[in-house]
Amino acid sequence: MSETLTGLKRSHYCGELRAEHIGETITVCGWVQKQRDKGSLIFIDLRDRTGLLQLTFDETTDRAVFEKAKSCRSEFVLAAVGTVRERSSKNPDIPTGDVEIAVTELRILNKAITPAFEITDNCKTAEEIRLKNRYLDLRRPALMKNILFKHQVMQTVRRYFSDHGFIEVETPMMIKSTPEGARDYIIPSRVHNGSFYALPQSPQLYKQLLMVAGFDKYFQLARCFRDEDLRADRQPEFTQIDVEMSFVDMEDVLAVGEDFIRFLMKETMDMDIPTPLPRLTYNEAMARYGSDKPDTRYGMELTDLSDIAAQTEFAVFKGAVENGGSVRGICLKNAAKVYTRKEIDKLTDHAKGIGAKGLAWIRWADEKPSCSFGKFLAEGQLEAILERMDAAQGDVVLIVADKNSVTLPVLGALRQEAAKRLDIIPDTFNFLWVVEFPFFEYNEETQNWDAMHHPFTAPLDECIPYLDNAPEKVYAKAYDLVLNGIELSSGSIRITDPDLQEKMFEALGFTPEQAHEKFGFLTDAFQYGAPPHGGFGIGLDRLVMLMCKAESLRDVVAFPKVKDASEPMTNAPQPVDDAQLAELGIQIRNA
RNA sequence: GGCCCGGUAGUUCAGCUGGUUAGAACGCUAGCCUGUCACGCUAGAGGUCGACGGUUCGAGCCCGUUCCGGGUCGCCA
Repeated sequence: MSETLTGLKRSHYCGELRAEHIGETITVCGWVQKQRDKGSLIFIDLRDRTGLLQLTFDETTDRAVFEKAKSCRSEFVLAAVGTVRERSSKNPDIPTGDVEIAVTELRILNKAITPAFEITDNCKTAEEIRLKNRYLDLRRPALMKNILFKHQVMQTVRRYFSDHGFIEVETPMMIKSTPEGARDYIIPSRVHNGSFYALPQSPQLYKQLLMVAGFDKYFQLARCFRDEDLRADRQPEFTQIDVEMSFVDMEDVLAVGEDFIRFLMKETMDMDIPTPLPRLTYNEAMARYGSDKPDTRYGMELTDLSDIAAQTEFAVFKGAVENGGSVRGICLKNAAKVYTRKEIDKLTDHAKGIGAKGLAWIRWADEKPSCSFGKFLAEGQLEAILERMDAAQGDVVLIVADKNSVTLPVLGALRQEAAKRLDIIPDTFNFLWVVEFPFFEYNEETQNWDAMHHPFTAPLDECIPYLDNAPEKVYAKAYDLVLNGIELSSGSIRITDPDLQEKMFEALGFTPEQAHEKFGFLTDAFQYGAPPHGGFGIGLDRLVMLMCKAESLRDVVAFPKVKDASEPMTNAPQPVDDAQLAELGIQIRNA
């Protein structure tokens, strides 16, 4: 039978008691971490969100309290009243290790059955089992700490933007579906059978309308939803630090973004991030790192070998260059020991898995380098390549020859893979902006130019003349914030000129009717005086994940979804009653 | 959807070339113990080896199918 708390009131959290409290009578509440029964002396480690505290029970003081303590098991919920006293043998491993509580009154507020896994940080239990019992998993100090830290980040976000004149406005969760980009989650309408709301992929259009309305500076910790497959760094619902501001150009927005990052890192981690943040153009990022979200914590940059390769008799190299592609390589310093022939073969498979036709390599382990394409090389060509790659004995050089849309990303992926494997990535926070994104992206399937960003992103002023006839020459006023190889944020200056917007829709292959059907509410609004505006949305969960050095978003989201987008604790999603479906006018087609 | 890896006690794992009654650690239960804090000691309970089918005298182990989980690619304006 559970006891009540009546008459008791918590005076302290477990983790806050120190030597200075010695002599005080206090009341603490929490869960039993561990009960150690020594016969006529019992210790209980009591845990709450702040930490552990040792309770002691002595048979000679109060028999009834002692018997109660004897019956305590892991995860029982207790309230204990007692005196803080110095420990005779201290525990330097925990912050409260100098003191203990001599308990005079104990209440078992609730019992607990044995959990499927122990509530400790070094528990190796499969994540699936922990997620099914997430309320227990969250009791683990490491996870608890992440969620508490995220709270701190969220409060700092609110403080920063509010103090800088930004207004937090909630935008709707039930909106019109605009199925470009990611897939929408849709919600059926009961009142309008056959019609659907969508959950927002971002508050993009609403925040632009807030600019038209004159709010001038807006922010929101916005919940966003995307019905796409999950990854360790991708959840179907996530939170964005969403920001938009009026009467600004790109430099103004970047200045706010980086000042916010500087402030946040200082406040929450006491870390100094120098501003302005480094910038790379998209083309530079691709050429040097093979990625539009480069991890700049280490070197191993891509090197162009096209000119040398074109002179060899190696058909793969010559062909790639002749067809407008390139031959590029990365040099893995001191990697010859780790990357044996067998390991390089594995890398080759990996490269093939992500689109390369193969991988050429030079492994310089012994005095003479061994080269996968040596027989095609004339006198001096191997040396020329090694020199260009800045390779020395002990290194491994990986080379990909193909069109640039293969060469660059494949080497970028191999670079990241090898850096992890060789363990050369330092433990720092490298924030940077990637700017000057191409406006359009050629879609080989549809043979069309697609917008790389959303269709409201403004082109660079000097590129406007190319909109009609040279889409490949158009660059956007778009910018991504990148941290350690992960895209944290993307943002842009928006189009506010109705003529230009019309041109954009046209360039993207929308008829005026289609454009009006989909985005009319926005273009209509823009006819009533839209201020120039732009903004960004920073992925809060990803940012916190990196700040906590967590490996997965699941470690910073209280109740995350798993790979198949289900939620293991509640088993959502689930079928609903026929009656519910009937009301919504929905029939389920059986497969 | 493609590819890769995995599934044995509550948990984490071992299980040899296919061969007697499937083991260990932690956890759990009971008893003992006045300074433990990864407490210690003694005893005990606990298994549809993911499922189905096949090969075999014999399957945790081999084969096929399938289910579940993780990673990755596609996808994610």
